[in-house]
Amino acid sequence: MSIKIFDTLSAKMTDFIPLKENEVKMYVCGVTVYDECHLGHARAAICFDVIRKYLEFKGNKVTMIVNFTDVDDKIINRAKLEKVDALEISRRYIDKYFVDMDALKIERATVYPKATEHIDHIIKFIEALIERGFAYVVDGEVYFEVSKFAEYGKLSKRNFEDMLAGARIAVDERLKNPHDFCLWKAAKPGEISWKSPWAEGRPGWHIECSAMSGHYLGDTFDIHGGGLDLIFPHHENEIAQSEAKTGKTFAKYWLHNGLVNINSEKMSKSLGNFFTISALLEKFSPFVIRYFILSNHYRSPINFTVEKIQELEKALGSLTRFMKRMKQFASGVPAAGREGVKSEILAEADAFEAKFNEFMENDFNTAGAIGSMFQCFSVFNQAFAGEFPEKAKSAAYVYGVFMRYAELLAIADEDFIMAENVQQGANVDGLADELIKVLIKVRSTLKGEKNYKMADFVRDEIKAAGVVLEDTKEGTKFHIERK
RNA sequence: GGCGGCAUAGCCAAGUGGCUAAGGCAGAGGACUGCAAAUCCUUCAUCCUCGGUUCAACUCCGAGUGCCGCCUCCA
Repeated sequence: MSIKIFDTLSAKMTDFIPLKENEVKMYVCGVTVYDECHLGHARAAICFDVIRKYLEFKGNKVTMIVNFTDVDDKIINRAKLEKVDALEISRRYIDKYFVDMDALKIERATVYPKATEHIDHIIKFIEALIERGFAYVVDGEVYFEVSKFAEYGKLSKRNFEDMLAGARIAVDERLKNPHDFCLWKAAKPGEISWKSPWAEGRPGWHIECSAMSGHYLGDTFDIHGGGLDLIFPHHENEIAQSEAKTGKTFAKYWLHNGLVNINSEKMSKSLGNFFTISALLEKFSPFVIRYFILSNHYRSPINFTVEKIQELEKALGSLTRFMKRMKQFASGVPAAGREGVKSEILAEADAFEAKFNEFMENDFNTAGAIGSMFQCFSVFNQAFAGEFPEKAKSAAYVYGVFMRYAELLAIADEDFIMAENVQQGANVDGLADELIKVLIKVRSTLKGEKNYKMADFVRDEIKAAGVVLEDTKEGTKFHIERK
């Protein structure tokens, strides 16, 4: 079965056919490293991480390039503010980027190129554009002449002639067209800069992605991705630059993930309503964060609220508990092949896999795919209710199948599944732990004496303090309730 | 003003021209329990409005209403 994807450029659902069979080259816009990454960056990273993993799962060799824009106005401003070197700022946030993304179980891209390490390529690229008549020099700066590229606006579906009035664009009198954009920017005194055939300066935003994608993936590659907000102007300009230079199609498919809202408001720094990844990781498991992101279709807007993610935390818990149960039923039987697995269970597992893949093949519908996991585990819960000869092998098989997909989406791993208390975010220090155990002992004694009134009193009182008791076959357990 | 998107149960969220409209949370009932909790089982919608196309639409088209995004830096 082939994969269908929604391509922003054609605005249609299309069959995904890579340029070279079983090989996929993709470029995803990373971040401008002037600050910590937030939930929006996490969403883009998670979405494309899953897309990449699924393409690999389907037997493709994937080359994935994720760039760092490590020189630009915001970085320079931040450097001025802190009175440090611009590259120190970008280095700091690149390091932080990897800390955050590793924590979120993002598989590393093939290469993470940096703009500052490709200045030569960028300059050559700009020279080629000037030679071909697509760019012009003004006061040592270079601009791309939008009107020379006939297809300008094809990605964002804009008609720039009608928009020429451009009420909200501050018109720079030096430009031939208000929409012309900067390829090379002259440095002000003291700013980080590189030598060039024009003024000393730095690349404009957009050009680094054209130069680096071409360098690593060639003139034409399969997938170009990024957030919806990059369609205009960033990706529009990338197309203009690259196609003007090469005369070839830039990227075959354009994929864009939807944005994140917080409490139904756009997440933005000016509103102050953004969550950094590290702040979220303090309260939630990375698996829960991924589950939250993946439980919406990647192109839809997604609204973040604490209540919602807590709800999903519970839901994910029931999935992991199911998997834990399977693991326990398997009781050490290695997940061998299909042999010795009860036929009805095998059929059910096959049906699940087919459904899961059907969703994923349809524009990476992770929400539907996850839904199929839940639908299916309920069926398995019933199938495994009684005892039957093939139980252990069957459970091992089912566990293996679920684990394959849980790992594909990275919404759980074995440690997470087998953990005692799936609920996290509240650690109990040694003394509190001991005291709770004393209270449990007291209550057990009371229960032994059938003094249920006092036993319940103990339970209710410590529950009020946030400690919830559960009587199980293995004795009384407790967990801490999140406040 | 220009362009684009969305509107499915109390909430969140998939989906399809015609089979029972996934799944989660909450709610209800049941099993289990000394009682709980946890767990398991069962149950809970006709798809914003009005037209049109069609043998058949929630799904396609048009209009309307309501949200939202982009058009300036942004994943």
